[in-house]
Amino acid sequence: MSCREESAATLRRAGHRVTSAKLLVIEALRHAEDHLSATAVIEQVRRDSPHVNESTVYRTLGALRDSRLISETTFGHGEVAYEWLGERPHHHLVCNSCGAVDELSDEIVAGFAEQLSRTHGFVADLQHLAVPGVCAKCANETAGR
Amino acid sequence: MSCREESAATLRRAGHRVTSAKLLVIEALRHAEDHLSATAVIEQVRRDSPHVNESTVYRTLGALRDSRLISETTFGHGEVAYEWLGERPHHHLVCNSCGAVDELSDEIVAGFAEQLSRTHGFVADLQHLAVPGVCAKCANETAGR
DNA sequence: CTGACTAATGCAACAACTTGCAAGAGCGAG
DNA sequence: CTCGCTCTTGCAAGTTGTTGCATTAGTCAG
Ligand SMILES: [Mn+2]
Ligand SMILES: [Mn+2]
Ligand SMILES: [Zn+2]
Ligand SMILES: [Zn+2]
Repeated sequence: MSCREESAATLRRAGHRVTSAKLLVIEALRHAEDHLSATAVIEQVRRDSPHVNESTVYRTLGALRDSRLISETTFGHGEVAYEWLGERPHHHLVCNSCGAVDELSDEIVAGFAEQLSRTHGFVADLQHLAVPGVCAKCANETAGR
Repeated sequence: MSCREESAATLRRAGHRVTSAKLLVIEALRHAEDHLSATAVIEQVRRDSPHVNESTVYRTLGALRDSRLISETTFGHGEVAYEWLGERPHHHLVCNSCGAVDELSDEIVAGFAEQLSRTHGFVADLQHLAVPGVCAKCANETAGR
Protein backbone atom coordinates (compact mmCIF):
# COMPACT_ATOMS: atom_id res chain seq x y z
CA MET A 1 0.00 0.00 0.00
CA SER A 2 1.43 3.34 -1.05
CA CYS A 3 1.95 6.13 1.40
CA ARG A 4 -0.98 7.99 -0.05
CA GLU A 5 -3.26 4.98 0.12
CA GLU A 6 -2.30 4.50 3.76
CA SER A 7 -3.21 8.10 4.48
CA ALA A 8 -6.55 7.67 2.73
CA ALA A 9 -7.30 4.52 4.73
CA THR A 10 -6.34 6.29 7.94
CA LEU A 11 -8.68 9.15 7.09
CA ARG A 12 -11.57 6.79 6.37
CA ARG A 13 -10.96 4.82 9.55
CA ALA A 14 -11.22 8.08 11.50
CA GLY A 15 -14.53 8.90 9.84
CA HIS A 16 -13.32 11.59 7.47
CA ARG A 17 -14.08 11.93 3.81
CA VAL A 18 -11.02 11.51 1.66
CA THR A 19 -10.37 14.88 0.05
CA SER A 20 -7.27 16.15 -1.66
CA ALA A 21 -6.85 18.93 0.89
CA LYS A 22 -6.85 16.48 3.79
CA LEU A 23 -4.49 14.12 1.99
CA LEU A 24 -2.08 16.96 1.31
CA VAL A 25 -2.09 18.05 4.95
CA ILE A 26 -1.53 14.51 6.21
CA GLU A 27 1.23 13.85 3.70
CA ALA A 28 2.97 17.09 4.62
CA LEU A 29 3.08 16.07 8.27
CA ARG A 30 4.03 12.44 7.64
CA HIS A 31 6.91 13.32 5.36
CA ALA A 32 8.20 16.15 7.52
CA GLU A 33 8.88 13.76 10.41
CA ASP A 34 9.16 16.84 12.56
CA HIS A 35 7.05 19.54 14.17
CA LEU A 36 5.54 21.91 11.62
CA SER A 37 3.75 25.19 12.14
CA ALA A 38 0.37 25.71 10.49
CA THR A 39 2.06 28.26 8.26
CA ALA A 40 4.64 25.69 7.16
CA VAL A 41 1.89 23.16 6.42
CA ILE A 42 0.02 25.74 4.33
CA GLU A 43 3.21 26.48 2.42
CA GLN A 44 3.87 22.78 1.76
CA VAL A 45 0.27 22.07 0.73
CA ARG A 46 0.38 24.96 -1.70
CA ARG A 47 3.44 23.64 -3.45
CA ASP A 48 1.11 20.94 -4.82
CA SER A 49 -2.19 22.81 -4.88
CA PRO A 50 -1.80 26.59 -4.73
CA HIS A 51 -5.56 27.15 -4.58
CA VAL A 52 -6.15 25.47 -1.20
CA ASN A 53 -7.46 28.03 1.27
CA GLU A 54 -5.69 28.78 4.56
CA SER A 55 -8.79 28.26 6.61
CA THR A 56 -9.21 24.80 5.14
CA VAL A 57 -5.78 23.86 6.38
CA TYR A 58 -6.49 25.30 9.84
CA ARG A 59 -9.77 23.40 9.98
CA THR A 60 -8.13 20.21 8.78
CA LEU A 61 -5.40 20.45 11.39
CA GLY A 62 -8.07 20.87 14.05
CA ALA A 63 -10.01 17.88 12.76
CA LEU A 64 -6.94 15.64 12.61
CA ARG A 65 -6.05 16.70 16.14
CA ASP A 66 -9.56 15.86 17.35
CA SER A 67 -9.22 12.45 15.69
CA ARG A 68 -5.90 12.01 17.49
CA LEU A 69 -3.97 11.53 14.29
CA ILE A 70 -1.68 14.48 14.97
CA SER A 71 -0.50 16.37 18.04
CA GLU A 72 -0.96 20.09 18.56
CA THR A 73 1.56 21.64 20.91
CA THR A 74 2.52 25.07 22.17
CA PHE A 75 6.23 25.32 22.80
CA GLY A 76 6.93 28.49 24.76
CA HIS A 77 7.84 30.55 21.72
CA GLY A 78 6.56 30.90 18.18
CA GLU A 79 3.56 29.30 16.54
CA VAL A 80 1.62 26.22 17.52
CA ALA A 81 3.38 23.05 16.31
CA TYR A 82 1.76 20.03 14.67
CA GLU A 83 3.27 16.57 14.35
CA TRP A 84 2.18 13.26 12.91
CA LEU A 85 1.58 10.83 15.76
CA GLY A 86 3.50 7.74 14.75
CA GLU A 87 4.58 4.56 16.55
CA ARG A 88 5.15 5.31 20.20
CA PRO A 89 4.27 8.41 22.19
CA HIS A 90 6.89 10.94 23.20
CA HIS A 91 7.14 14.34 24.85
CA HIS A 92 9.60 17.24 24.98
CA LEU A 93 11.78 19.15 27.40
CA VAL A 94 12.01 22.78 26.29
CA CYS A 95 14.86 24.92 27.63
CA ASN A 96 13.89 28.50 28.35
CA SER A 97 17.53 29.49 28.37
CA CYS A 98 19.07 28.08 25.18
CA GLY A 99 15.88 27.09 23.37
CA ALA A 100 16.85 23.40 23.05
CA VAL A 101 13.94 21.01 22.49
CA ASP A 102 14.89 17.54 23.71
CA GLU A 103 12.82 14.40 23.49
CA LEU A 104 11.35 12.75 26.56
CA SER A 105 10.06 9.18 26.44
CA ASP A 106 6.59 8.44 27.76
CA GLU A 107 7.67 6.54 30.89
CA ILE A 108 7.88 9.37 33.40
CA VAL A 109 4.88 11.18 31.96
CA ALA A 110 2.85 7.97 32.10
CA GLY A 111 3.86 7.61 35.74
CA PHE A 112 2.63 11.13 36.41
CA ALA A 113 -0.69 10.31 34.72
CA GLU A 114 -0.89 7.13 36.79
CA GLN A 115 -0.53 9.19 39.99
CA LEU A 116 -3.33 11.51 38.93
CA SER A 117 -5.57 8.55 38.24
CA ARG A 118 -4.87 6.95 41.62
CA THR A 119 -5.21 10.08 43.71
CA HIS A 120 -7.89 12.03 41.82
CA GLY A 121 -9.60 9.50 39.56
CA PHE A 122 -8.64 11.84 36.73
CA VAL A 123 -7.75 10.18 33.42
CA ALA A 124 -5.07 12.49 32.06
CA ASP A 125 -4.70 12.77 28.30
CA LEU A 126 -1.07 13.68 27.75
CA GLN A 127 -0.22 12.80 24.19
CA HIS A 128 2.62 15.17 23.48
CA LEU A 129 3.59 17.30 26.43
CA ALA A 130 6.02 20.24 26.25
CA VAL A 131 7.69 20.73 29.63
CA PRO A 132 9.33 24.16 29.99
CA GLY A 133 12.37 24.63 32.21
CA VAL A 134 16.15 24.75 32.09
CA CYS A 135 18.15 21.97 30.43
CA ALA A 136 21.01 20.18 32.18
CA LYS A 137 23.66 22.06 30.21
CA CYS A 138 22.29 25.51 30.99
CA ALA A 139 21.63 24.58 34.64
CA ASN A 140 25.29 23.57 35.08
CA GLU A 141 26.61 26.73 33.46
CA THR A 142 24.47 28.85 35.76
CA ALA A 143 25.51 26.87 38.83
CA GLY A 144 29.24 26.98 38.06
CA ARG A 145 29.24 30.72 37.33
CA MET B 1 0.01 49.24 53.41
CA SER B 2 -2.91 49.58 51.05
CA CYS B 3 -3.56 47.11 48.29
CA ARG B 4 -2.39 49.61 45.73
CA GLU B 5 0.80 50.38 47.65
CA GLU B 6 1.54 46.69 47.89
CA SER B 7 1.14 46.37 44.13
CA ALA B 8 3.47 49.32 43.58
CA ALA B 9 6.08 47.81 45.89
CA THR B 10 5.76 44.47 44.10
CA LEU B 11 6.29 46.17 40.76
CA ARG B 12 9.37 48.02 41.99
CA ARG B 13 10.83 44.87 43.52
CA ALA B 14 10.47 43.17 40.14
CA GLY B 15 12.31 46.02 38.43
CA HIS B 16 9.33 47.67 36.77
CA ARG B 17 8.49 51.32 36.73
CA VAL B 18 5.29 52.06 38.59
CA THR B 19 2.82 53.25 35.98
CA SER B 20 -0.92 53.57 36.22
CA ALA B 21 -1.44 51.04 33.43
CA LYS B 22 0.60 48.41 35.22
CA LEU B 23 -1.10 49.12 38.53
CA LEU B 24 -4.52 48.75 36.92
CA VAL B 25 -3.57 45.42 35.36
CA ILE B 26 -2.17 44.07 38.61
CA GLU B 27 -5.16 45.25 40.62
CA ALA B 28 -7.56 43.69 38.13
CA LEU B 29 -5.90 40.31 38.55
CA ARG B 30 -5.46 40.54 42.31
CA HIS B 31 -9.08 41.45 42.91
CA ALA B 32 -10.49 38.92 40.47
CA GLU B 33 -9.04 36.01 42.48
CA ASP B 34 -9.68 33.93 39.41
CA HIS B 35 -8.39 33.28 35.92
CA LEU B 36 -9.01 36.21 33.57
CA SER B 37 -8.63 36.43 29.81
CA ALA B 38 -6.63 39.30 28.37
CA THR B 39 -9.90 40.65 27.00
CA ALA B 40 -11.44 40.63 30.46
CA VAL B 41 -8.41 42.43 31.88
CA ILE B 42 -8.65 45.08 29.17
CA GLU B 43 -12.33 45.54 29.96
CA GLN B 44 -11.65 45.89 33.69
CA VAL B 45 -8.74 48.30 33.19
CA ARG B 46 -10.89 50.47 30.95
CA ARG B 47 -13.58 50.83 33.56
CA ASP B 48 -11.06 53.04 35.37
CA SER B 49 -9.07 54.43 32.46
CA PRO B 50 -10.82 54.12 29.12
CA HIS B 51 -7.82 55.52 27.24
CA VAL B 52 -5.41 52.65 28.03
CA ASN B 53 -4.44 50.89 24.82
CA GLU B 54 -5.00 47.18 24.27
CA SER B 55 -1.41 46.54 23.26
CA THR B 56 -0.23 48.07 26.52
CA VAL B 57 -2.28 45.54 28.45
CA TYR B 58 -0.97 42.67 26.33
CA ARG B 59 2.59 43.88 26.84
CA THR B 60 2.05 44.34 30.56
CA LEU B 61 0.63 40.84 30.93
CA GLY B 62 3.69 39.48 29.15
CA ALA B 63 6.03 41.48 31.37
CA LEU B 64 4.30 40.40 34.59
CA ARG B 65 4.45 36.79 33.40
CA ASP B 66 8.17 37.11 32.70
CA SER B 67 8.62 38.51 36.21
CA ARG B 68 6.70 35.52 37.54
CA LEU B 69 4.07 37.68 39.19
CA ILE B 70 1.24 36.12 37.22
CA SER B 71 0.64 32.82 35.44
CA GLU B 72 -0.27 32.51 31.77
CA THR B 73 -2.11 29.32 30.92
CA THR B 74 -3.81 27.76 27.94
CA PHE B 75 -6.80 25.69 28.98
CA GLY B 76 -7.88 23.59 26.02
CA HIS B 77 -10.61 25.99 24.93
CA GLY B 78 -11.01 29.75 24.69
CA GLU B 79 -8.48 32.46 25.30
CA VAL B 80 -5.25 32.36 27.27
CA ALA B 81 -5.91 32.77 31.01
CA TYR B 82 -3.97 34.96 33.43
CA GLU B 83 -3.98 34.68 37.21
CA TRP B 84 -2.28 36.46 40.08
CA LEU B 85 0.25 34.10 41.64
CA GLY B 86 -0.49 34.30 45.35
CA GLU B 87 0.57 32.25 48.36
CA ARG B 88 1.18 28.67 47.32
CA PRO B 89 1.40 27.19 43.86
CA HIS B 90 -1.43 25.19 42.33
CA HIS B 91 -2.39 23.54 39.07
CA HIS B 92 -5.56 22.42 37.29
CA LEU B 93 -7.25 19.30 35.98
CA VAL B 94 -9.33 20.20 32.92
CA CYS B 95 -12.09 17.82 31.81
CA ASN B 96 -12.44 17.53 28.04
CA SER B 97 -15.87 16.05 28.48
CA CYS B 98 -17.77 18.36 30.86
CA GLY B 99 -15.38 21.29 30.87
CA ALA B 100 -14.83 21.22 34.64
CA VAL B 101 -11.65 22.92 35.85
CA ASP B 102 -10.58 21.44 39.18
CA GLU B 103 -7.69 22.50 41.32
CA LEU B 104 -4.63 20.30 41.81
CA SER B 105 -2.15 20.95 44.62
CA ASP B 106 1.54 21.15 43.80
CA GLU B 107 2.57 17.85 45.44
CA ILE B 108 2.18 15.46 42.52
CA VAL B 109 3.42 17.98 39.99
CA ALA B 110 6.48 18.71 42.14
CA GLY B 111 7.13 14.96 42.28
CA PHE B 112 6.98 14.83 38.49
CA ALA B 113 9.45 17.72 38.26
CA GLU B 114 11.68 15.94 40.77
CA GLN B 115 11.74 12.85 38.54
CA LEU B 116 12.74 14.93 35.53
CA SER B 117 15.55 16.49 37.52
CA ARG B 118 16.88 13.11 38.70
CA THR B 119 16.67 11.32 35.37
CA HIS B 120 17.43 14.11 32.89
CA GLY B 121 19.04 16.88 34.93
CA PHE B 122 16.23 19.08 33.60
CA VAL B 123 14.92 21.75 35.98
CA ALA B 124 11.24 21.89 35.08
CA ASP B 125 9.43 25.18 35.54
CA LEU B 126 5.82 24.20 36.16
CA GLN B 127 4.13 27.13 37.83
CA HIS B 128 0.53 26.62 36.84
CA LEU B 129 -0.02 23.50 34.79
CA ALA B 130 -3.30 22.66 33.02
CA VAL B 131 -3.64 18.90 32.66
CA PRO B 132 -6.25 17.87 30.08
CA GLY B 133 -8.18 14.63 30.42
CA VAL B 134 -11.43 13.21 31.74
CA CYS B 135 -12.60 13.95 35.28
CA ALA B 136 -13.61 11.21 37.71
CA LYS B 137 -17.31 11.92 37.29
CA CYS B 138 -17.27 11.74 33.49
CA ALA B 139 -14.99 8.68 33.53
CA ASN B 140 -17.46 6.82 35.76
CA GLU B 141 -20.45 7.75 33.61
CA THR B 142 -18.66 6.48 30.52
CA ALA B 143 -17.60 3.25 32.23
CA GLY B 144 -21.06 2.49 33.63
CA ARG B 145 -22.81 3.12 30.35
C1' DC C 1 -24.88 4.56 -12.08
C1' DT C 2 -27.87 8.09 -9.91
C1' DG C 3 -29.50 10.97 -6.49
C1' DA C 4 -29.63 12.80 -1.99
C1' DC C 5 -27.60 13.68 2.30
C1' DT C 6 -24.15 15.95 4.65
C1' DA C 7 -19.22 16.86 5.29
C1' DA C 8 -15.77 19.86 3.38
C1' DT C 9 -14.32 24.05 1.14
C1' DG C 10 -13.69 29.01 -0.33
C1' DC C 11 -14.42 33.43 0.85
C1' DA C 12 -14.69 37.35 3.62
C1' DA C 13 -15.15 39.28 7.95
C1' DC C 14 -13.70 38.92 12.50
C1' DA C 15 -11.01 38.01 16.83
C1' DA C 16 -6.80 37.58 19.37
C1' DC C 17 -2.62 38.81 19.65
C1' DT C 18 2.26 41.06 18.08
C1' DT C 19 5.57 44.48 16.54
C1' DG C 20 8.13 48.88 14.87
C1' DC C 21 8.38 53.39 15.72
C1' DA C 22 8.01 57.90 17.63
C1' DA C 23 6.32 60.42 21.59
C1' DG C 24 5.72 60.48 26.63
C1' DA C 25 6.80 59.61 31.43
C1' DG C 26 9.38 57.20 35.67
C1' DC C 27 13.26 57.54 38.33
C1' DG C 28 17.90 58.30 39.86
C1' DA C 29 22.03 61.38 39.65
C1' DG C 30 23.52 65.67 40.64
C1' DC D 1 14.12 70.56 41.63
C1' DT D 2 15.99 69.62 37.07
C1' DC D 3 17.99 66.84 33.58
C1' DG D 4 18.53 62.96 30.96
C1' DC D 5 18.51 58.11 30.38
C1' DT D 6 15.69 54.49 29.31
C1' DC D 7 11.47 52.11 30.07
C1' DT D 8 6.72 52.52 28.75
C1' DT D 9 2.89 53.77 25.96
C1' DG D 10 -0.21 54.81 21.89
C1' DC D 11 -0.94 54.09 17.39
C1' DA D 12 -1.24 51.63 13.23
C1' DA D 13 -0.11 47.84 10.59
C1' DG D 14 0.82 43.01 10.47
C1' DT D 15 0.25 37.90 11.86
C1' DT D 16 -2.07 33.99 13.33
C1' DG D 17 -6.10 31.68 13.89
C1' DT D 18 -11.56 31.40 13.86
C1' DT D 19 -16.33 31.57 12.13
C1' DG D 20 -20.87 32.14 9.30
C1' DC D 21 -22.62 31.29 5.06
C1' DA D 22 -23.34 29.80 0.45
C1' DT D 23 -21.42 26.38 -2.77
C1' DT D 24 -19.05 22.11 -3.94
C1' DA D 25 -18.16 17.45 -3.72
C1' DG D 26 -17.51 12.66 -1.15
C1' DT D 27 -20.21 8.71 0.14
C1' DC D 28 -23.66 5.42 0.31
C1' DA D 29 -28.43 3.57 -0.28
C1' DG D 30 -31.07 1.89 -3.83
MN1 LIG E 1 7.29 15.78 19.15
MN1 LIG F 1 -5.25 28.68 38.69
ZN1 LIG G 1 19.44 25.03 27.66
ZN1 LIG H 1 -15.97 15.95 33.40
